[in-house]
Amino acid sequence: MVNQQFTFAVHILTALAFAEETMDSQHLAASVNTNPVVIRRLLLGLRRAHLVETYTGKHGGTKLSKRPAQISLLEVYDAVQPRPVIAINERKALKQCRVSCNMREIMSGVAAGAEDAVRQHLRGITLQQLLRKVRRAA
Amino acid sequence: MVNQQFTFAVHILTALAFAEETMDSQHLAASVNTNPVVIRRLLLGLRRAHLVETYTGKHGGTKLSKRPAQISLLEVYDAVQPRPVIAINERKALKQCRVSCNMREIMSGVAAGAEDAVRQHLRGITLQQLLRKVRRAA
DNA sequence: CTAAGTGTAACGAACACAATTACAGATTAG
DNA sequence: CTAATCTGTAATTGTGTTCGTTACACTTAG
Repeated sequence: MVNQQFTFAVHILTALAFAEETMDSQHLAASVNTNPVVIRRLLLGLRRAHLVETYTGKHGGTKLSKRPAQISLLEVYDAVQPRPVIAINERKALKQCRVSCNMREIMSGVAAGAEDAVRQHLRGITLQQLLRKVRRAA
Repeated sequence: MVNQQFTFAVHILTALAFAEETMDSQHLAASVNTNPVVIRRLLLGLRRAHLVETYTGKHGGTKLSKRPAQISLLEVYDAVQPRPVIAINERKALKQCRVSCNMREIMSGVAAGAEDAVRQHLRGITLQQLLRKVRRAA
């Protein structure tokens, strides 16, 4: 199974931006087509990152805590803490092999660069831009 | 468990570049610290991508089919066909929700951009560069 | 008080990945 | 020719990840 948390999180935030009012996890779950608990688990991370505010009790729910133009997808990415883009081999090296002994550090550099490339890309996209696409669409 | 095929593949190719002669899956497996069959499965993809040549029979094994300077990590990445960097939500949308109906296309764009960013990064790294790092190291 | 929310733990099912076993086929040495 | 040593590949298993689901305590509005 592929990790869809980032996609789910972006969907949630876009829905909140579009609604312009608080939504409960039931409705958010319907939009994403998943379970309310899955939504609430994601909201935990988004709340920690100060992207949303949640309210308990009757008429509770969630709303954005910043304007869509102030939220970049990089913040969302960091909030959900996805697995690294490139996984490095963590097992121990074969001592008598020079390649084996150096691969971990070498691949760490490659992986860090890849991670950075993704982050730079996401940094340039705001929730506002996605919202506009929804509004422009049919 | 994280998909390490790309890392394994880079390791294999670096080892072959370093050895400058054919190696069998037994030795490659020892360097990566895994099973020979895992190596042979990966070699299948690398062979399809014309990065290595394999020989069956006694004294068989694998060697690079290009010079290290001619092999970029992007070719390796494509050869192993890893999962996409960002997984999009494939389940069907909620018809009465405009956000839900447009998220798939919107996220496809975001995911494609992220994928492209990673590919650009990998395109700039050659096996020769990694090989030099191994040689420079202690 | 009651209804309608969230927060969170616990468990299960489906899936992905790697490890492993097994064996057929290819090639070389003798 | 035969034995030894490789690869190619299918099948199975073990383990971890992810998501879905149920359950229930807690919170708040009315």
